[in-house]
Amino acid sequence: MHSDLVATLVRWYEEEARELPWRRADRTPWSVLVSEFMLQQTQVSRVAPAFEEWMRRWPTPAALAAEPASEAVRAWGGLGYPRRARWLHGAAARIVEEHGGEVPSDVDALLALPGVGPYTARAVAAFAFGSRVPVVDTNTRRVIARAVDGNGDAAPPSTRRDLAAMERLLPADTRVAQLVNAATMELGAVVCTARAPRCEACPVAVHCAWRSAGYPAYEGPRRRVQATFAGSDRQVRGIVMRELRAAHRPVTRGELAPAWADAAQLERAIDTLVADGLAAEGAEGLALAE
DNA sequence: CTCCGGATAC
DNA sequence: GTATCCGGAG
Repeated sequence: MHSDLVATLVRWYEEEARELPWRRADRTPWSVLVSEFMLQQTQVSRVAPAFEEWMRRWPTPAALAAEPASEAVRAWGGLGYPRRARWLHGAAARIVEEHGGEVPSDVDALLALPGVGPYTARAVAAFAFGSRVPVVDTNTRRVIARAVDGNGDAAPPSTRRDLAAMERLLPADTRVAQLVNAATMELGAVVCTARAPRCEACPVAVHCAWRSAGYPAYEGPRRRVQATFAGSDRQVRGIVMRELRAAHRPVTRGELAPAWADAAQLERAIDTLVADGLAAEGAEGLALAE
């Protein structure tokens, strides 16, 4: 159906793919899992250094599981969404307990791990184990919407529909299917970007349905926009977490007060961090939860 | 009562 | 991206 598009895309990927730490030949299922956790909602440039450091310190699930979760959260640094660090630690523990220390290759087994959802489970199955399963992230969605369907790309995501769409693009050959998944994401990340697509440099421009249709704008239900970060509870939580990581001793709420002017919002942020199991409050104050 | 798709919140 | 909540669907 779209064999020319797909073949061209794969050829481009094999020539032009970025050299990223988690794509090296020495990668393991564990390193793939770690990178995918870090890449959830976080840009490549920010993940790379943290990934290297993490793998140096915890080269296996067992190594991570042997340490308290608080160490994982501390090492997570400023990557954001720190609950991912706890999930990754929890996943490592489960891998040790239930899978003999080996990352499972089965999508369903992966889905059972904390912090592993539809995207990550399939990404690990495909990129770590070479399974022929569709992998769909936001980049894939955009590329398919444009190049295949000829639409602008403000449509709300639909996991069911997008997985089916990707499935249809995958060739029978397992190895090539893996490349198609990776290449589609890569194109969306570096060429077919959301705001300013570089169509003049696109390797599959001649096969692009969006281009041949004259780049029509998307008409239909608009996707909701993400809340601004500045001043948000998310920002305040991030500030509190930074303080707790830096302090290797319990910190009182009073000591945290200077970190944020709005006292009520600060209290709320602290409360939610405790509720989320990221921070723990004892008699001496707050600390990273173990 | 399980299975979505939508809406949030991080 | 993932988890969680929630109302409608089967």
